[in-house]
Amino acid sequence: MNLRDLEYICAVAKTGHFGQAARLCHVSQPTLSGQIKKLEDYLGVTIFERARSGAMVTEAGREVIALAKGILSDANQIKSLANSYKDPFSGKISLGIIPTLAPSIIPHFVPALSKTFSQLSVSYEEDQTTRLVERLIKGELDLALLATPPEDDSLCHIDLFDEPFFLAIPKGHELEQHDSVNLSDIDMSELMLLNEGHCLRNQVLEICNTNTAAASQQALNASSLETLIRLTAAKKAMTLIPTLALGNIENSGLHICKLNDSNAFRTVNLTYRRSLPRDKIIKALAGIIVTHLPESVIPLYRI
Amino acid sequence: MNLRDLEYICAVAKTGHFGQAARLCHVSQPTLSGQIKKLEDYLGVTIFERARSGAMVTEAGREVIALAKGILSDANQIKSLANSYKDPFSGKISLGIIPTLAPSIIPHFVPALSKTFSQLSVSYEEDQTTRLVERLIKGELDLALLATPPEDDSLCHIDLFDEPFFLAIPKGHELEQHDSVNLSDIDMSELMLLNEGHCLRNQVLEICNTNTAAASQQALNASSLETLIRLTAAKKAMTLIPTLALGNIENSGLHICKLNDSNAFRTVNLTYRRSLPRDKIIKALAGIIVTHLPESVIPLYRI
DNA sequence: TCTTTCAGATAGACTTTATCTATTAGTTAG
DNA sequence: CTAACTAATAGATAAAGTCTATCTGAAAGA
Repeated sequence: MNLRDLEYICAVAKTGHFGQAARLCHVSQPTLSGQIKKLEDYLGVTIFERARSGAMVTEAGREVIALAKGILSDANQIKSLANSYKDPFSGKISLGIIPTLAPSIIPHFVPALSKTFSQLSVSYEEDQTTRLVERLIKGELDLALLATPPEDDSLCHIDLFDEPFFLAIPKGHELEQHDSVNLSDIDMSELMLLNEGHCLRNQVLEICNTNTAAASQQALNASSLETLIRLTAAKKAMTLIPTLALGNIENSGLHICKLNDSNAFRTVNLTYRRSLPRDKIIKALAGIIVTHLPESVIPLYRI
Repeated sequence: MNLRDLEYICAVAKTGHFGQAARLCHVSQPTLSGQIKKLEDYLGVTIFERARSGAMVTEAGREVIALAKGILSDANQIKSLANSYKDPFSGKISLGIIPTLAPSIIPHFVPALSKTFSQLSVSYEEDQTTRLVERLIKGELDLALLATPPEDDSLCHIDLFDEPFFLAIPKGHELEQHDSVNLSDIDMSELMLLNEGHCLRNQVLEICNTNTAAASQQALNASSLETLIRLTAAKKAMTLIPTLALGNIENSGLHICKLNDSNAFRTVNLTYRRSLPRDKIIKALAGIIVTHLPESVIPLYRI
């Protein structure tokens, strides 16, 4: 059985005439007759009663044709469905973002993204790097904004921008006088960190060239950047804040210091499965993100 | 697009693996890969994301496969539907019967027919010969029990049985004394007829070798055999009754006389389109009818 | 680092199927 | 009885689908 054969029998049912049906299907009459005969042999039933006045649909044929029409309609739906997906900037795509970046980066690029690709439905998932990577590999996610280059070979990434860290200190702290602060000036025991699992924690530890042991042993681990800021202010401690999150500092009672260290930044990238067949959308998304960021970050991706 | 291609993509969706899917479809892996690639090219969308770990269904692929499953299920339904029709004694068939025969013949063969072919759904249509013939030709009916051989070349018939006519006369009529009556003994002006359109009317006129003018000029035309009998009794007239309808005479106040004429019968046949592709069922039906008739008719069809 | 293994893609030969033109058979209409 | 029409048949041709063998590229093991 074949979709074309179903078209043939529907055409004959419509015209009641093998020759006209053949013209309708753009084939010769023997072709159509032969194929219908073959279909009838395959099914073991006579679909048309051939008479001089034309073809009449048999009882069995009536039911076969009713089903055939449904099948052809569904087949057309597949084609038109595919057409709607042909536009690479349509359909659904899922984007994971790490928690220390999500709230601060979303306002910048999401309005532009929605506007540019109105046919694209993006779902956003906030989770920690390891979980996002797992879900990317599984295929549960298509893309992710991470601050650590993925190690899995099935994944690849585009570096989007460098995001410098700033030092947040309690207002009135002696370091407040400095234009910029050296890392060596910081008392590691006063440093607040996010709890384990956040890549920001490891990045900060690395930048400060220290380890958890040397850093605050107090129960000062915060589970979100927002909490970290509040906790830091309350405890009169200090912490490192990525550029895009600086907006959260206002009215927190913390003062922002520039860091006098060329390594005090993290690189945000767009990670995706190497096999993801939507390279156009990946590049377009990278472009939209970097062109809608404030000048305080250092763009790495050129359109 | 092709039903086989849809099977291929459904198999890959199920196994997540081109090779396994190929085994499932009993084809080689290159065949399956190639056909899927062609389908993807035709549709213009990527259905599977090929990765080392296997094949993942894309967003577009998800919807395509959902439709494909429906199509394949419908296609299977066509096949099983056809299988149920392969039994020539299943499905639907329509049988027209002339009004002067329908009520008297139906009780004889219908119970046996239903019992023998329980999978066959027969619809019965009572109408006059000309209408039945029209509907046979149009394909609205499949078969008909007629008492006149069809003249249309697209129709053919099987003679089933000869049905003798009897004379019905008022009780106490002088002819009641006779064992059998000669046609010449009948006063044509006393003869009651069915109204125009009934073949029985013409048959009676022919047997009696007369015409409407010679027969009763009174408004004595009845529209059904039952009415004819009641009217004949009430008017103290007489009429010819076909054998199978004799049961209606009881309690009507009429007396039945045998006719002493070798031409006083009508031949009942099974008429159908020459092109009707159900010869087995036609012969079976003819056989069932003749074997379930009373001995008072003369069977013509031998199984 | 090199080999092995695995999944899928590619190439070329081969087979099957579909299609065409030309013709035939059988009806219907004039 | 012929002309016109419809569907079936025959044989050649074109277009698929399929196979085996091979290749590529990535991942796992030694």
